[in-house]
Formats: sequence, structure tokens, C-alpha cells
Amino acid sequence: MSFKEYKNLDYAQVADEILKFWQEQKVFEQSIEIREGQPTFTFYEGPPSANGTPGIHHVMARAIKDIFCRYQTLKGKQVKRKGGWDTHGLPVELQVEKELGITKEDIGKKISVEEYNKKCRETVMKFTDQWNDLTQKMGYWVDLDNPYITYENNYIESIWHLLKQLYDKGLLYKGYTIQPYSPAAGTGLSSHELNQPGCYREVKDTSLTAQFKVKLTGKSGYLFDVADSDNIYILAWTTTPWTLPANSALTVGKNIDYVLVKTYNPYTYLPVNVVLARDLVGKYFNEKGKDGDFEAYKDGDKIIPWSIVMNMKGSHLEGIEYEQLLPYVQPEVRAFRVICGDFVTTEDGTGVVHTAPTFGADDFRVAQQNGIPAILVKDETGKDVPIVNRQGRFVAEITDFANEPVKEAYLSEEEKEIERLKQGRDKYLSVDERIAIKLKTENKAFNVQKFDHPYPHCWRTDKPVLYYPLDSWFIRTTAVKDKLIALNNTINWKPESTGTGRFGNWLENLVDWNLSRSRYWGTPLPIWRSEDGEEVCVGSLQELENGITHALKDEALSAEQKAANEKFLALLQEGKEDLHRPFVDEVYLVSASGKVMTRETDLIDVWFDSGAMPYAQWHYPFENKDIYEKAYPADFISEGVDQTRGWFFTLHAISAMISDSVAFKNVVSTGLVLDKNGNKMSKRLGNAVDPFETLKKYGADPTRWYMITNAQPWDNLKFDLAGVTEVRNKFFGTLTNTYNFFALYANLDGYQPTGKLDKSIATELDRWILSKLQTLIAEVDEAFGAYEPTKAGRAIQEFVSDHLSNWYVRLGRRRFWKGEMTDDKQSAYETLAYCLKTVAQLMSPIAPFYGDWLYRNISNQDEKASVHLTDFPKVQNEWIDENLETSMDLAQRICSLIHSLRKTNKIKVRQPLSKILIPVLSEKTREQIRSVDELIKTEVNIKAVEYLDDASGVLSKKVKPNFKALGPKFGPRMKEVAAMITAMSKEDIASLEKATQFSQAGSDLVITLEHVEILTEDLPGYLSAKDNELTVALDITVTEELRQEGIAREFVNRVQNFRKDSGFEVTDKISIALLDTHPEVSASVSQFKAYIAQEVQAVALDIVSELPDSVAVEMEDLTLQWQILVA
RNA sequence: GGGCUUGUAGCUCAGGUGGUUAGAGCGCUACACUGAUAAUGUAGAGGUCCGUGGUUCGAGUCCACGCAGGCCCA
Repeated sequence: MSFKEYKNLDYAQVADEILKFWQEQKVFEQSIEIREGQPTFTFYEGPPSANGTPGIHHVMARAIKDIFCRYQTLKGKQVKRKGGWDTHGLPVELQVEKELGITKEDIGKKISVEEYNKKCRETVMKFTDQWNDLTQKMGYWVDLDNPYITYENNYIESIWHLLKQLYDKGLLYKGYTIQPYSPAAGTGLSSHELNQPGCYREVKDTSLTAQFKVKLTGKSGYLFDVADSDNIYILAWTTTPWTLPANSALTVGKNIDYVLVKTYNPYTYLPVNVVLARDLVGKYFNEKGKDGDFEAYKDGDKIIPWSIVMNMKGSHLEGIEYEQLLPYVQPEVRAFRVICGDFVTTEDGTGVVHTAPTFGADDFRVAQQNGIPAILVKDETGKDVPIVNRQGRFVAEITDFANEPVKEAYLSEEEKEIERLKQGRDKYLSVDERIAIKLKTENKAFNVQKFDHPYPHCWRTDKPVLYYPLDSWFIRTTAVKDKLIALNNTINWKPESTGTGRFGNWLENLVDWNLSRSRYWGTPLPIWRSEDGEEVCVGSLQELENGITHALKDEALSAEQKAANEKFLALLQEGKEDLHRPFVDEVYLVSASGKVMTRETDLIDVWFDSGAMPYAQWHYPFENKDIYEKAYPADFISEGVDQTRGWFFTLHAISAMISDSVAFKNVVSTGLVLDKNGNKMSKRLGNAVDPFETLKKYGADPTRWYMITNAQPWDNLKFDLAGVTEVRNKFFGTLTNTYNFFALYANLDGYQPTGKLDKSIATELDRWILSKLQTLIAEVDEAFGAYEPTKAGRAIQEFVSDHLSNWYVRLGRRRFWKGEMTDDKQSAYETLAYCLKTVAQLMSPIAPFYGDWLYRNISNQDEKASVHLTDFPKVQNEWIDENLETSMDLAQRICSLIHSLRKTNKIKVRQPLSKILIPVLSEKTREQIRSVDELIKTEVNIKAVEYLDDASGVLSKKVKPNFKALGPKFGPRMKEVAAMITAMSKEDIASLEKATQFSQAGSDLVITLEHVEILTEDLPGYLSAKDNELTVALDITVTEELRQEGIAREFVNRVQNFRKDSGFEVTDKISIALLDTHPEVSASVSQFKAYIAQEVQAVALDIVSELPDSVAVEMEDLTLQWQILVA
């Protein structure tokens, strides 16, 4: 067998070929089969939604997942990876609505729920082909043949089972809260949804400080006394004036200091007395008007006089009643009074919170606690509803603004124009603006201004959300908070801070999980309820069937209901039922007391779908109990850090509540992939990198390698294609060259590596690189094991380019091309082949195609067909030789110094020099250098290395303080000690070396050898260079003999160039005829004839006096004439 | 506003437990080398280690307060 040689390797093509090989040989399947019976390593795939196209960041995210699964496979574990698809949820619905050109309102009218859901089912898998394609092309191994799909009945049934368990544990309940609600999308929004990036946006709203007129009662009498006036107002600030008609209370802080201020209203110029927090007086009143002349005030004066007439605590205001600000709707119970709440601050506003129980979560809570009613109206069915309907418009009772949207953003430009015409103004004025105008004229507004603040927007419709009262089902996660925290402490988070900080803090501030979604395409909540609150939670299809059968026997059902039940039952028994809406809504159950129960129409949060995957992916507990048990919990998961409160949380929460366990033991949260300038990639901005193009142009391996080695997975990655090119050229190019070099000579020699290393024939260089390789194996193993792929990749990269290619191969080149097969040559082949194969294994988790390609090129038929079926290399301690590594490090540094000296003296490396001198202060150092001095001599073209020690008498020494050692002993006297050491004379140093300690006469400071570093100074009379403790001196005398040899080397160089330029094969023998034109050259060529002939593979080398067909060639400043022919 | 995170050369990034002279690769400049050549070597230019205080004999590293970017949450 010969080794394939490659020119201009195309890494995308390598990937294509290897992919084909994997598919033909079913390598992925084999990699799992061969580990049958071995310990499992469980990985959970966070399901992507296939209704969008994959981006370059998915390559990153999936490379991380792939790396550790491949690594664990190499380590002997069985790693099954079931793929999955997230199929439910609002994004799918909105996409369908966009495609069909409908809104939520049209569902059930223009299109039936059945048709709509059918469309969702199709749409959600629209881009699966693209996803599958990307998966293959990037080399991500995951089982796509049997993925879990969240809309399938089996999946839903498992979810129902989980919900039933929660229900039975009392963790599932129906509540009523103020929630973010998107009138545009027609749905409540979960905290997950509201916290999508970009949802909070700076908007300019009309902010209004309203004057609430205080009624004279026993509680408020003191204010009227002090002010000696009837015009007492409480100031309250709001950024949502449209909620003022729903005001039913004012909330103050019990311990906050308030003041009563006498002044004039800036709009009506009427005298008023207003209450606000003392800390905020400065925001409303100009210092210049303080205690000003009230008598002199004229309407419209810029400086309005004011003065504080009284101080009081918030608790003194409690119970004070006021007149309703906008009396459109009267409450049934007494309202409009001051209450106390703990959420009030004096950060902005007036320190008094306008409280509208229907439109604020805090408002709702505090109003309930204080028995304050909400402002409600009756709808057509007689049910109490808020004064704003679900479309975000005022109800008819708000006469001035009936049917107008409370937010301007809900109107299209056309609608706005129509409204403008109705208003008869130049410009459309929003509800907020007109309320402000109305209040100003009615002496009910104290301050109106535009206010910039962040306000939440619906993440899909881009419209502002409202806080709105909605029925909801909740999971009582707060009840298991302690357990969630305790379990989290056992999880290995990468990076740690995400677990302790971001996730940990989230758990500390946990609220109940709002499970309800009022939509159509999702997992239906399996709860049936009668009008008087009897309910049942269905935990399986069997229970549903039993329920239906039971109901059919009962008289409570109408004929239609029975017919619907029978229809569903028939399908159920055939296994053809659909558990989605509208079908499941057509099931009617009967309660214990004989009442009809209908399904609660809510769907559940899609995050529950994905968090349920440890169970539902296996249709647990209805099937696959054994598989589930083996695959729970996960050893490893990885997703973007933005999933912290998404999938990471839902997995964790469900697992803790159901199984009292963590769902995952190790988790890598990955950062964002940004463009090369650090901006977010977006299709809209056109800075998104197309993953398919990138993989095609650069290949999967360089792309993956770049992503992994450029930044830690959890740091954001600035993705720059130039970086991929660099990785491709620098790392993959070098490695391929190294392989090609091996292949070239191994083929010439017909050498087949045995795969066995033999210490008895290994040279220093071989033992050195093998020692380095062992260190690398240990390092890479540890890094992968610790979920640190970046460290692993960087270590491999350094080994390949710095050690293997740039030192081992460069210094060892001649061993491969010189002469016959010898032990030395054999050792060189074995060593290089071994290194390449090991590198192929180590790199294969990150670069799976190339790793396999390299492995397959260098391994023989007896071995495993794919690198992914091999076992991870084991560290062979007997090959580790730290002493040798130190020696080689010295050799490398010495060579650098000599190169540097040659350079400054303009002496080419081709010119041999007689010797270098190296001062050594210890026998150990001398030995370390001596063991590699042959290499040094060859590398820098020097005849001899001489060592200078103390005995030579020419060394002059210098001493340097070692601060790290001095610190603990001398601390504050450091400067003194350092000065003393720097001032030490030659004799002092000798004395210190002899006695191992030293102190200056008259000083109490005693230092020892450990406290200093002793270095050698430059050698007098030589050219020398230094690198830390290392000094090298070069003898630059060029003797006549050295000069001759230099010429011979120059000559060899020109012949080699000529061979190459003429396109001769490496194996071609040549004959050379040189015209005798320059006596010096001729003499040199004659003298070194044997050497030259060997180097250039010449069978004849003659100096002739006549040469008719000669060619001219430049050598230094001479022109030679020669003829070179293939012999 | 809160939590987490990042800030080191033109760019991308390293810099255990504090040690006085802060590194690598790319890019740039110059010179060399050339049977591995989309390479390679040497030298050079390029740094207020985000800022300000503090702790310390000594701070890129520790502490406090800021500034700027990112993510998440209000």
C-alpha cells in the first residue's frame, strides 16, 4: 500500500468524501454499536424549530454538542443522540398567519381551527430538509431517523402524564393575574416571551402627573386645617394616562416622607395645595419660586411661588378619600382612597402610585389586600370585564374614547388618518394626549411631559403590550424552590457563573410558572371543568377513553355532545385521533356530580414541551421504560446562554418536580455568534453569514476548528471569514504538508509503519517529540473531559505547527531522504506516523472529517476503518522525558540566539562557522545542552559547541533579586534588599556562592542563594546574545577552509534550485559539468566534490575548461557557467 | 434599575495562587532561507493592560467606584 499524496487539498471535498464513506459504512451507527454494553453517556438534544432556516450560529452550537459526544465515544462510552423537533408555539402560528394573510381574529371565522392547525403542522417542518442538510454537511452526528417531534400524540400523551402528576401533587392550579398581554397577537405573553431580546424598547410616552382632589373627611381634616383651603390635591404620576379611567386607589409608602405644598397650578393658574414625596419636590418646583411672593403671582408667570406647609409620613395619608378623576364608570364597592404598598419608591413620579387594579400586577395585589374594587363593566354576557377590551380598545362606557385603541401603535397609518379626520385636527392625537388635554383644562393635571422609558413590546408583532387581567393555569414552582436550588448546586455549569449567577439568581427570585396560552397550535391543557368548578386532569389516552365512555352513559350530555364524543372515541379506538384543537375540544366529560365538563381551552407554554423531552422523547411511561431509565438524567447538554431561563430552566423544573433529580449533570451554555465587527447578525441587516456557503467554501473542519479555537464557547464569537482562512492555511495546511512530506518519502522507500515505537532506535529528536506528544494527549484528554474544547484545540494546534512541523520535521528532514533504510530512518518514519495518527485521533472530535481523512490515509487495513471507531490514545508515561524537553527548549533558544547573531553580522547560515561558546553555571545545564548539541550544530551550521564554566575563569557573573522568594521574608524592606543585591560585587557573588548566604557588613539583612538569580554577563571579546539566563557567544572568524566550505554550500544551493526550476524529479540522478572560470569556486568544488555530489545526487561532477552548451548562473557576485543533465 | 459577562498591540486572543522586562498568531516593514513551499527563519515598528481611587515593598492580576460593549431580567 502506498500513501496518497495531495496537492492543493480542498477541505470541503475532504468532507464530502468522508461523509460518503460514513454513510456507506454506517460509521455513526457502528460507533454506537461497538460500544454496546459499555457505560452510557447521555446527551439531550435541545430541539430546534424547523420553521426557520439554520444560521452560522447553529454550526457553532452543534459543533459543541458534537465534540463532547464524539470524545466520549472515543473514551469507550455508548453515546446515543436522539434528534428532535420543536413544533408548537406562537412563532409557527404567526408565520402561518403571515403566509395566509390573516390575523388571530380570523381563526374560526375565515379559516377553521382544523385547517389552521393543519397548516401549522405543515409549516413547522418546512425547512427540515435544510436542517438535515446542514447537520450532515457540518458533520454533526445525531439520530435524525427517529427524532422526537413535539406535536405527535405520543409526545403529547407523555406531557399529559407529567401534568397529571403535577396536578395530583397539587402543583397545578388555576389563577387570575395581571399579565402582559398583546392585543395585536391576541394572547398573553409568558415571561420567557416578554424577555426575548429586543422586547424592551425605548419609547416616548405622554407622562402625566394628575391632581386627585381630596375629600374632606375625618381622615383628611388636618390637611384642610393646615392649608386653610379646600383645594387639596394628591399628586400621582403615570406613564400610561389611558389607565386613569380605571383608577380606584392611590398607593403611598408607609415610611416615606410626604409634604403638603402650597402653590399654583401651572395650566389653570389656580391656587392649589398638593401632596407629594419630600424627596421629589425638586423635580416639580423651581428653587427660585421657593417661599415666593404669592400675592405678586400673575397668571402665566414662569416662576411659580411655592412653599411647604406641612410634613407627614405616608401612614398619615392612609384612608384619605378623593374624588374620582375620570368618572366614566362607577364601582359597586367604595373605592378612591389612599392605601399603603411596599413597592412604592421615590425614584421617580411623586411617591404616590396611581393604582388601577385591572392594569398592573402590583396594583392588583395591593388593591386586593386592601379591599379596593377594580373598575369593571359588564360585557354582553353579563360578565365583568375591564374598561379596555381584548383588542386593546376602550369599551363603550368610556364615552369620550369609546372603541379607540389605548396605544397609538395599534392603529395603522390609514386608520390614524381616519381618526384624525374624526378629531378634526392637523395631527392625530393619541388617547393619552387627549386625556392630558382634558385633565389640564379641568384643573386635574399638574404636569404633562413627554417621557422616554423602556416599555415591553410583543416579540412578534412589535406592538406594545398591555398589562391585563387574564385567567391562567400555573405551576406552583415556588413550592419547590428550595429543591430546585439544592439540585442546581450539583450541576457542573460551563461557565460556572451562568449556573451560580444567572441561573442561581433566577431560582432565588422564582415566581409561579404561568402555563396558559390562549392559542390554537400547541399541546392542549388536559383539564376538563364544569361550570361550578369540578374538574379532572387527564393523564393518558386510556383515561380519556374511560372518561368518554363514562360520559356517554350519562344523561347529562346533549345529543350533539354525545355525537361528538362518539366520533372522537371511534377515532381514538382506531388510533387515528388528533389530540390538538379543535378535536380535543369536542370531548365532553361528566363530573362525579353529573355535570358536563368541557376542556379548559388553554394550550400550555411550549417551553413545557421542550422541558418534558427527557420523558416525552421516549413516550415514557407508556413505552421504552428501560431506555428512559438508562438515559436519565443527561450527562451533558448544551445550548445558547439565552436558554438559561428557557430550556435549561424548564428541563430543571420539570425534572425536579417529577423525578426529584437534576435533568442534566453538565451543561455548556454557549455565547452568541456576532459578525466580525461585533454586531449581532441579522438577515435584515445583511451581515448574517450563510452557513452553507461557508461550509462549501472553507470546509466543515476549518470552520469548526476556527469557531472552537478562536474563543471560549461561552464567550461571544466575532465570526470573521479571514480567521477561517487563517486556520485553514496555518493549521490544516501545515498538518497536510507534514503528512504529504511523510507520504512522499515513505512511498519512495516503500515503507509501512508498524505502529510500534522502539526506544532502542529512537533518537533524541524522536524521544523529544514523543514526549511532547504524551504531554499533549494528557492535556487534550483533560480539556475535553472538563468541557474545555478551546484549550484542547489550541494545544493540538501548538503541537502541530510549533513542535511537529517546525522543529521535528524541519530538523529531521535529512533523515527521511538520506540513503538506505536504517534504524535511524525507520525510527523517524515510525515516530512521524505515530504522531500524525495520534493527532488525527485527538483532533477528530473537533474536525471529524479531516481527522478521519488523516487517520485513514496513515493507517493500514488491519486497523479500525474510521478514527471515530478507535479508542482515545492513552498516555504512555515511559515516553515522557521532562529533562529532554528542557534540553530541546534550550536548543531552540540557543538556535534563535545564533540566528540573531548571524543576522546582525550579516553572515548567512550557509556559511559554516567554527564554534559557539555557552557559559554554563551548572553541570546539569551543560549536560542538558550537550545531549542536543548535534542538533544545534546542524541547525545553525556550526562546527563545535564549547562550554565555559567557572573553572574557565572568563565568566563574569551578575546577580538579580528574585522578588518572589524575597517577598515573604523581607516584605516592607524590599527596596533596601534589592538595592543591596544590585550593588553586590564580583567578590560578593563568589562569597555568596561559596557560603550559600551573604550579608553586607553592618547590615542585619541576610540573603541566601534562593533569594537571587545568578546570571552570566556578556563574554568579553566575543559577539554574544542573551535570552534571560541563557548567553551564547559566536566565533565569527571565517577561516579559509570555512570559506571554501561555504562556497561549496552555495554551490549546492544553486544546483538544487536549478533542479527544482528544471522540473527534475526528486529521485533523478544528475551529472554536472562546470566551466572553470573562477579559480576559487573550482578549488572549492573540487575539494568538496563528494559532499556536493551526495547532496545534489550527482553521479558526475566535472570541472572542464570548455563547455559549449553551458548555462549561466549567478552565485553571489559571480557568474558561473554549467551544464546539468539528468544522468 | 438589577444579575451575569467582556474590556491587554491595528485585528483575534493567551496571561494558576500579586513579583518589578506583559506575550502569541495574523497584519505591517526589512533582511534571510528555499527538494515540506497557500510554507519558514530573524529583526523591527506597534501597549496610559478601559478610567479613577485604594490595599501592598510591589497590581494586567486583589478591593471600591465609575465608563463602554454584550446577554439576561425588571
